[in-house]
Amino acid sequence: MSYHFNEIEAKWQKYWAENQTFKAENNSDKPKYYVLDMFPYPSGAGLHVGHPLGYIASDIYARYKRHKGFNVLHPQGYDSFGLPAEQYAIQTGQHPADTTRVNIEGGVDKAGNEIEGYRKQLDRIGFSFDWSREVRTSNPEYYKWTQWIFIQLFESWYCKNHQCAFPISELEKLFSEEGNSGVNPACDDDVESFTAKEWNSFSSEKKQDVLLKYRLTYLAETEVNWCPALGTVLANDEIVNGLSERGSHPVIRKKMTQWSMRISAYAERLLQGLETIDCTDSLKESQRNWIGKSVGASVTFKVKDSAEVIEVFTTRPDTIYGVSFMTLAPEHDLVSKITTDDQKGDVEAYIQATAKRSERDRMADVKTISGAFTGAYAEHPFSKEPIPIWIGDYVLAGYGTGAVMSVPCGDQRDYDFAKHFNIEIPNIFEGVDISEEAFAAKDNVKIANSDFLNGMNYKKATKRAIYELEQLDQGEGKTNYRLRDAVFSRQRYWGEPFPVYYVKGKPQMIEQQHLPIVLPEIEKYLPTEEGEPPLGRADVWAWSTESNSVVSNDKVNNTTVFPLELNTMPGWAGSSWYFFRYMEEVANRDGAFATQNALNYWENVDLYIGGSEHATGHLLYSRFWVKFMKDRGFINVDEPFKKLINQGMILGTSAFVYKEEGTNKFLSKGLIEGKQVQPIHSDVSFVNASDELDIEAFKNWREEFKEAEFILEDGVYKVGREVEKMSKSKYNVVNPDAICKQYGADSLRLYEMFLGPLEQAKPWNTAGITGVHGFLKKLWKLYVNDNGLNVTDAEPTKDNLKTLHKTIKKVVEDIENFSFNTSVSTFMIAVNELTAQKCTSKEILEPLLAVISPYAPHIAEELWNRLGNETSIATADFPEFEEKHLVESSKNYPISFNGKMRFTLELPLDMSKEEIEKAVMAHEKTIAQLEGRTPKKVIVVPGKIVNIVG
RNA sequence: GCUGAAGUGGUGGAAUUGGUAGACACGUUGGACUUAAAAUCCAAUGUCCCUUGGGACGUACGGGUUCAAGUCCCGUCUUCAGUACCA
Repeated sequence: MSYHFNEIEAKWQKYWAENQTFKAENNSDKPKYYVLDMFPYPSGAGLHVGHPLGYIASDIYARYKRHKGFNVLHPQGYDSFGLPAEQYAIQTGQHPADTTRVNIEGGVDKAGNEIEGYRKQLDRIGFSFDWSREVRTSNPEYYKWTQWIFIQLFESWYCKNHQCAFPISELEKLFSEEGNSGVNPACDDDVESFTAKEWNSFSSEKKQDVLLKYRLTYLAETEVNWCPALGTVLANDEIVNGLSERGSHPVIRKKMTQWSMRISAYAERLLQGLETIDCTDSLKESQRNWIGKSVGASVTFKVKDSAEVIEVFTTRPDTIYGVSFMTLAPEHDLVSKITTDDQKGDVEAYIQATAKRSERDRMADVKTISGAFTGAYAEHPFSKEPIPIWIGDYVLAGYGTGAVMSVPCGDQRDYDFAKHFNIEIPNIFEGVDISEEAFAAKDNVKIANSDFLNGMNYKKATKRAIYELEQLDQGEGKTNYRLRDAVFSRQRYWGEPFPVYYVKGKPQMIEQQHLPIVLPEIEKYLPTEEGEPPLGRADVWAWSTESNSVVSNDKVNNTTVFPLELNTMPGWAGSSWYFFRYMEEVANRDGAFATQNALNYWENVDLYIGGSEHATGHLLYSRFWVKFMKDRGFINVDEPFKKLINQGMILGTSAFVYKEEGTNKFLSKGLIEGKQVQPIHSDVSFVNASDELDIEAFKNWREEFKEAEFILEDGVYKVGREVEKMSKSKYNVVNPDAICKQYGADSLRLYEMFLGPLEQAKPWNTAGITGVHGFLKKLWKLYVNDNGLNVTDAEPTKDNLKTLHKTIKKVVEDIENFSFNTSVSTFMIAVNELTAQKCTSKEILEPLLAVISPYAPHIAEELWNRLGNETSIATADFPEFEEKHLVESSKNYPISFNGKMRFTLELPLDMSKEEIEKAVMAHEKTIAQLEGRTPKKVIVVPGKIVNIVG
C-alpha cells in the first residue's frame, strides 16, 4: 500500500474540522500558550508559496506546544479593510465588501473571475487554527470596538507626571479647581494658560476647543500631501518625484484638518518597553530609530527690535558660542512676521519655490543648498551679539521647533550652508582644523573662544551651558523625540467610519451603546466634485440625537440632526488590537471587545510571527494602543507581544529564455556567449529540475512564440536562472495549491521549513521538493509495506533507541530555537537509520510519529490511527528524551597533526588522558605521520580530539 | 551616510561553549530493475595533483590570537534589508 497523500490529507482535514480538534478553551487546567500570525490582507491574487512560510512555522510551534500539554490559542482572521479592495471597487464598480468576501470565501466575482479564496487555500495546508474565533476587521461587529477604542482615546488625556492616561473628566475637574498651571499633560504646543476662574467662565464651545488640545486623539491642522486630481491625501511613499505614483498627477503640500493620535505622549514608554520584548536587535533598532530620542536643550533667542522669540532645540548646547546664524524652516510661523521689507521679495520667492517640492523631494535632494536671508537678527543669549536669521529648507518644519541655531564649525549641514552663503564660521574647538569640514565629534576636544565654557569638555560644557541658560530664563534641558503624532484620517471609503458628528464644527462622540456606526452605501467610491472624501456621496449620513441613529442628510438642522464625519480610519486601526478579540469566544463577544476573564487568562501573545515590513508601523501602533488600554484599565498587560519573529521573504527563481536579436531564434543558455540576446521571462512551470525547457508548453504559452525556433545544446534547451522577488510579472509565482495537489501539504510544509533558517530570505525552487517528498514516502514505507501495516511488538534494539532519542533531543532543541530547517534533516536521518536497521518496533515507531507530527501532521495522524490509536495525535504526549540511550562507551577520536586531521581512532571513553596519549603514540599511523620526529607537545581533550604538535 | 543582518561546494543549506568543514537535500555522473519511461534502489560527487597508500589547497579578502579558527580579535571588500538634511 503506497502513500496516498491526497486522500490522507483530505481525510484528516475533515476530521480536524468536524471534531474541532484545535479549539482553544478559555477555562483549562493546562498552562496557556498564545501563538499568533500577522493576519493577512485578503487580496484577489490569492496566496503564493511565500505567504504560508510564517504560518507553517507558527503552526509547528503551536502543535508542539499542544503535544507538550499546553492549552494553545492559535487563531486566524483577516485584515480586511484597505486600499486594494477600494481601488478594485473604483475600477469594477463592485462593492469592496463583496470582493473582500469572495477573496476570503471563494466564488466568482462580478467580473467573472473565479477565485479560490484564502480560507480554502489555508485549509489545504493543514493549519491547526481555531477558526471558531476568526475576526475580520471590516465586519461591523468587529469595528464597533475599533470605534469604541477611538472614543476612549478621545475621552482621555496623558499626564506626564504619572506617565499614564486618565479620563478627560478628571482633567476638566482639575481645570475647574486650579486652572492648567499645575498640570503636566501631553498636549498641543499652542495651549494658553488659564486659571480655574477663567476656565469656569469659558463657554461650552471654548471648553471643547481647549480640551481638544489635550485629548489623546484630536483634530488638528496637519500638513499633508494633497493630490487634487485624485482628490485625496497621499502618503510619502505614494509620491514619486513630486507626482502621484498612480497617474502622475501633481501633488501639493496643503494644510488639512485631520484626526491625529497623540502617540508622541508614549514615546519614552514605547522606547523603554522594548527591553521586555524578545526579538532581534535589528527590530528593536528600527523601533528606536522611529522613536528617535535625542537629549539636548531648548534655547530661546530674542529677535532684535521685536517682541518675538525663536525657540530652538539643540543636542549641542555646549557649542552655543559657535552660533553664527539661525535657520528657520520656510513654513515657520515667524518668517512672515520678522522678514524686513528689503528681503520680502527674496523670502517669498523662496517659500514659493520650496512649497512646490514635496517633503520627500527635499529629503532626496540633499546636495542642493538653498535658502534666503530674512533681514532680521536674533540676539545671542550670552554675548548679545546680533545673529542673522535665515530660512532654509534643510530645516524641517515638522521636527523639533522648526528652527535651529546654526553652528557651522560643529555641524556639517550648517557648515555647508555657511560656505554657500559666505557666512562666517567661528571656530570654538581647541586645536581643531575646520578649514575643510565641520568637526561633529563630541569626544576628545575642548571648547575654546566660548567665555565661561573655555577649556571644558562636551559633557561639562553642556551641563554648564544649560545651567547658565536657565539663569537667564532662556533655555532648559530637553529631550526630543522624532516620533510624530500619527495622522488618523483617510479620505477613503473602505475603512472604519468615525463615531463622530459635528455640532457647530465641534466633534462629538456618539455614545457607545449606539455603536457600531456602519459604513454607508455610496454609488461611486471616489471623492466628491467638491473634494470631499467618498463618504460625502452618502445620502444617509447624518446623526440624529433624538433617535440616536444615522439618518438622511436632508434632515440636517444642526439642532437635533448633525453631519457625520466624512473621513475613515487608516488601515492600522483595526490591526492595533485584534489580538485581544481572538481571546474571546464568539458567543461572548457582544458585550465587550473581550471579557475580563478572557483577557486575564490569555494575557498577551506569547509568540508572534510575521513579515518584517510591519516591524515599525504596526508594531509601534499596536504597542501604543495596548499601553493606552492598560492605562485606562481595560487590559492588564503593558506589551502585546512577548516574543516576535520576522520570517524572511521567499524569493522566486525566475527562468529566462534567450532570443537572438533580430531573429526568431531562441538560444539555449550555453550558446549565448558573445551573441546579442534578449532575455525573456519564461513561466517557471515550463522548466524541470534540470533547467530544461518544455518547448511545446512554451510555444503554446503565447501567440508570439508559436513559430519560434529553438537552438538546443546536447538535445535540450537550457534556461537561465535568476533569483528575484516572487511576482506575477516575472512569471515565477508558485501557487501552494499546485504543490499540495502534486506532492501534498505535508511535503509543502516540510519543504518550506527545509529551505533554510526561518528569518532568512531564501529562493524557492520547486525542483528541490522531491527530496522531502521522497522522505515522506520512506517514512510511510517504514510503517506500511505491500501487505499492510508492518509494525510489531518487537523489542527495540539499542540502535533503534539511540536513533529515536537522538532525534527527540535534536528536534526539541530545534523547535525551541525556531531552527525548523535542521529538524527536517534530523527526521531524514532518523528514517534513513531506522530503515537501515529494519526497525519495526512499535515502541520506536509510535513515539516517532509524535515528534514528526508538528511538521507533517497528516501522515503522522494517519499512521498514528493505523497503529490503533482512536484519538487524534494532536494532543498526544511528546516523547521524553532519555539520556541513557545516547551514552557511548567509546569515541572515534580524530587524530590531528599540527591541527590537521589525519585519521581517526576508536578508543574507550573511560580512558585517561595518559592512556589515550599512549595509545595514539603507539599507533602505526602516528609513527608514519611523524616520520621519526619527536612531537613537541601532545594535546589530548578526552571525548573530543587529539592534536600532536611538532 | 547611518543602523542591522549576512558572505561556506554547481544549488539550498549543516557544523553545541573554538575541537573530524561541507550533515541533510537538490543537481550531476555511473550502475541495477524495465521492451521503454516513470518510480525505486545502489555507488561516486569541494577544487587540484597523483598509479594505489596518499598529498596540497580550501568557509569573501588581508592580518592576528591559539596546540587548534567557518567560529574569537583588528582592518578591508561585497550583498541584502531598514532608515535618512532629526539640529
